[in-house]
Amino acid sequence: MTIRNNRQEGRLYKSISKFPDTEDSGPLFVGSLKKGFRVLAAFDEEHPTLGITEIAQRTGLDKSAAQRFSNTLHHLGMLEKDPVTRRYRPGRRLMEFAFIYMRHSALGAAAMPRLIEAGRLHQTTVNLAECDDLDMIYTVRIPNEKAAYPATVPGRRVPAFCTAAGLAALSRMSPVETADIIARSDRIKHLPATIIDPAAIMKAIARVRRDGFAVTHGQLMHREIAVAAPIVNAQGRPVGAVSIPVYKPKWSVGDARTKLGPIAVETADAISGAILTSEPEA
Amino acid sequence: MTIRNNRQEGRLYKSISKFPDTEDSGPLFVGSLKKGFRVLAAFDEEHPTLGITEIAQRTGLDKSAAQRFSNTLHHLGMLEKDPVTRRYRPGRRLMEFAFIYMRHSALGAAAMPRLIEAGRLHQTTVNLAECDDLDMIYTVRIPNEKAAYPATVPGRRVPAFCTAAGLAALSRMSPVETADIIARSDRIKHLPATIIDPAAIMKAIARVRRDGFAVTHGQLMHREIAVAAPIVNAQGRPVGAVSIPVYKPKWSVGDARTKLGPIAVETADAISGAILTSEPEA
DNA sequence: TCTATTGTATTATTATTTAATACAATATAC
DNA sequence: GTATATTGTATTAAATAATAATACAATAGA
Repeated sequence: MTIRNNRQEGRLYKSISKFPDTEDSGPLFVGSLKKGFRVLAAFDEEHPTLGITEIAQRTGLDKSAAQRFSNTLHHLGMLEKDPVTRRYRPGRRLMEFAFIYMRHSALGAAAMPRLIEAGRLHQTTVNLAECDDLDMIYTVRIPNEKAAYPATVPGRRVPAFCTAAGLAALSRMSPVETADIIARSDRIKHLPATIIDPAAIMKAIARVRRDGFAVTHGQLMHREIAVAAPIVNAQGRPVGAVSIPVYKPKWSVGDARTKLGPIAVETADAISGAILTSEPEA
Repeated sequence: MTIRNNRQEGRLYKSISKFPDTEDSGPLFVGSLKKGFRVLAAFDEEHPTLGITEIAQRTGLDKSAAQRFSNTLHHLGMLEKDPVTRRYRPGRRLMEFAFIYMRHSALGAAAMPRLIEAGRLHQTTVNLAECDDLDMIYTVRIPNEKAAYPATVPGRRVPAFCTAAGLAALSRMSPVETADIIARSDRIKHLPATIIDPAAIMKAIARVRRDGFAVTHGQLMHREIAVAAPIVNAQGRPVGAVSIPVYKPKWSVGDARTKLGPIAVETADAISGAILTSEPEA
């Protein structure tokens, strides 16, 4: 009876990388900050609410630390606390961080009106995904038809190697860089259709390079067909992608390719052109 | 030539409250966490990028602390650092926090399809705003026409007392609670049309209570007319509002009232009904 | 070229975080 | 309905980790 109706996405994908050991040491690294973020990251797909003990378990902190960080985040408004169950859940204030990022995003500002227009004309959902090393992060989503709720929420992080947006971006990198990203990716077979063989991925990317856009289906979500085209900066480096997701059986892969491919390319190219004139960001 | 074209919003409104002194003390409060957030909050409307020295000034931290926290946030991916200018700017990873919050939001899940539908039918932008004490936070935005870029970005925090969404929510609280929120609000006259007199605000709210929806114009943004209707939980308490913004001269206040009022109410009521069946969240 | 400003690195000192433990309150089992 | 286990809360001494001062380097401006 809850809203957790998004199991169709297949094997769950952790929303936040676990803040890997990025120079945890050094006199100029504040460990407490990282621990605080770890607590927030503990609230993932399967854990909408957590108690102190669970937070301790999931973060690796001991009970005392879990207690102090949860309490602090609660006082700061980042976690809400159910007064009766004493369990924590993510707080509204977390939304403000997204605003801090997006407010001055040259890419977001360039993309927004073009995504809106594309979505309005063709009555499809249109997304902006930004490159972040091995992943793509959806930063703008313009939903125009009903979809699984989580697919409509911005901030989602997905692996580049098995998404249309990611393949689109990878197609504009040098072969060595592409191969490097694929090699370093944690290539989990999220669904039966997920391609995890490096050679097969490289082959798929070769086609993306020819076509100008990427098409995937059923790699990360059941029944989903995604079409995406790369956005590049002034130096020709990919910074993101325009992604258009549609669903079977309403759409076929062939229809998506012929009808949505050109739209994705046109929109992405317009955005690429627009960010040339704004200040460099990525 | 940058994206900072949102000056039409009038006097700028700080996106993040400065993390007021909420029990800074106590053995179970981790001060470092708060300081880290303060650094992030330093990146506001007027400060898309900051150097160490400026961060120190704006946060009240000394240079050493500013250095350590900025460095830490950089390593965690929350801040990006220009290798040539050495200045910091908000990082993509901040988007993930929004996802952590929205992913399991019962309100978001209930609102999303209805907002999409309303926007699609009437070709207007439709927003979900959630109550947060004195403020409203836009958590879902379904843009359907071009608007000032920042107005299309989720996560924005606006004062309740001078926004349609806020007045809609206030209209469903008890008079004492409404008065209390107005009294505690920092009633800045953002624009000439902003109503800051408590009695006048109460009067406006009385009308909202009669009409079932709120209409404001030019209170926070020039030329903006906003229509909003309250969303209430099972206990009848307001938890948010559906807000539809349109702009003069394309729209008149009268047209907005007669055409958009019923849509806002219908959508908000549908959402209120939907969250009755899901687990309590607010 | 000189000077001022800003970013970086290093250190002893100190305070804050820590981890252990005891207590209280809530669930669960019997 | 009582007993038991589990989970959340509060309090401490001990020690780590954050601090603030300072010196150095690098950039920007005069």
